[in-house]
Amino acid sequence: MSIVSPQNFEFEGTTRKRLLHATEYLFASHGFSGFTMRGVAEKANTNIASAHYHFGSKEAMVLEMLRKRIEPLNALRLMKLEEEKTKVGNEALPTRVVFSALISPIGELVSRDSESLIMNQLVARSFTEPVSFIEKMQRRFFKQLATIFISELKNSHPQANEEDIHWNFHLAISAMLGALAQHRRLKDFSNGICDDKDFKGMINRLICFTSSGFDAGISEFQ
Amino acid sequence: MSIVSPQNFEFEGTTRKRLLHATEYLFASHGFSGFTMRGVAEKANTNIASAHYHFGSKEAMVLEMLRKRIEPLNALRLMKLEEEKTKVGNEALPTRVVFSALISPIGELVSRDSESLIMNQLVARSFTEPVSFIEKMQRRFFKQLATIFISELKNSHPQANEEDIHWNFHLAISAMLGALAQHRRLKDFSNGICDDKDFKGMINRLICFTSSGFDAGISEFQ
DNA sequence: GTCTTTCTTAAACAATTGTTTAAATTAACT
DNA sequence: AGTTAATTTAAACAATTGTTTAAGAAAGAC
Repeated sequence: MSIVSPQNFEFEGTTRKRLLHATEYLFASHGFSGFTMRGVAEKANTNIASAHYHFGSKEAMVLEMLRKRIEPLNALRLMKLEEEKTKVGNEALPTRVVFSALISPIGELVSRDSESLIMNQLVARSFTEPVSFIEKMQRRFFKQLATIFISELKNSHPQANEEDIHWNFHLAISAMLGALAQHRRLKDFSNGICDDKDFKGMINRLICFTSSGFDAGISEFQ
Repeated sequence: MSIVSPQNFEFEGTTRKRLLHATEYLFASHGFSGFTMRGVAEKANTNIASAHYHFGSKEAMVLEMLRKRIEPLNALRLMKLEEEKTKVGNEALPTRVVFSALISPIGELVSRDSESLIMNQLVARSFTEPVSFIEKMQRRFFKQLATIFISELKNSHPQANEEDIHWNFHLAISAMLGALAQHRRLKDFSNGICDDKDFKGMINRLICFTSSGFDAGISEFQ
């Protein structure tokens, strides 16, 4: 169960679902301009024209696929955050709890549906895509979420200046996305010592790494 | 001076240099399959065929461009590390010093030659490229460097287990590359409060963030 | 049954891709 | 000067790209 494994099996379900499924895998491993409509159609066991029939264009197909994956993840993140906030009442949340609400839902969705493994590489990759509409779309999808989490971090660090908060949040997000997108490097550089398939471990380590790095960056520049 | 700004000016020097220069900008902002030989030729103010005359293929041209940028950076990193090691003699290096040797050369090359700004986004992007030869090439370029730095971190943390070292080194690299590649997000999410052009600041924050995150990850799992 | 809508398919479209050819130009050297 | 090598260029190459067309099949409604 690698995060992105070569898919030799056939996708199931309606043509539309098979197309979205195939889009997911190909986009995640090749990027927007690195995969072709013909490749998607072949993997989904259907025709090129049917992809255009169902989605209109390559762009629209990718956007729809991203939307379906990202929306539930962000909803879970916000739910987690609200849960933690009601737990502590008026108190501020510890940094670690905020980042846990942001990161742990990734692992939870994966244990519910192992196919969402691919999503992480997918989201991470789309953050490095240059295609302008994807950038815009990501701002639409993530900016609101980021604003909420950043304001929560401001609550947790009332004495910190805003610039530090934003900078270190940025570094934390970079670590998260980078770790998800480049998991293969772990195996390569560790000569097989580390198991890049250990998803739970990665999530826990990420939460520890980002919250500690964040706090250090805040206190250091005060 | 944005890390990747749209290039309206003309490149200078020999045709070969102009081509490499143009390749740099286009690869950094569009990725391997996202830019075209015609686009490179136009930006370099020459013909498509001359690009093939000088380099043979698109692949070879990108590889040559990467090599020219990465080799001096890695040399500077190793020099810095050796400097610090001779300073302390037989003592182990603090985590922060190790990461400083890894990260600060990026900033130093930029202040020497502002054009190497682009390189960071370039290296970061090539880490998410799926093209197989690029993956191989990066292993060739970075694996040796990584091994050296990892063994230095082992010296600094003799009681830590190897798995933790590798995992947290991986997360640190992810943060570094992600921050370099996705600097635009900082400006977007901070509503312009943070200056993504503040390169020195980014380097310093990165060193602090990664070394703190690394140490936390090591001690936590002991 | 017939009609209508939904879906699938093969074929073609125009545009673009990396690459090659062969002729023209420039530079270097004797 | 003349000869050779190095470089540039326009044009064409075959392959591939996203997209469209138009005909056909499948399914459901009446």
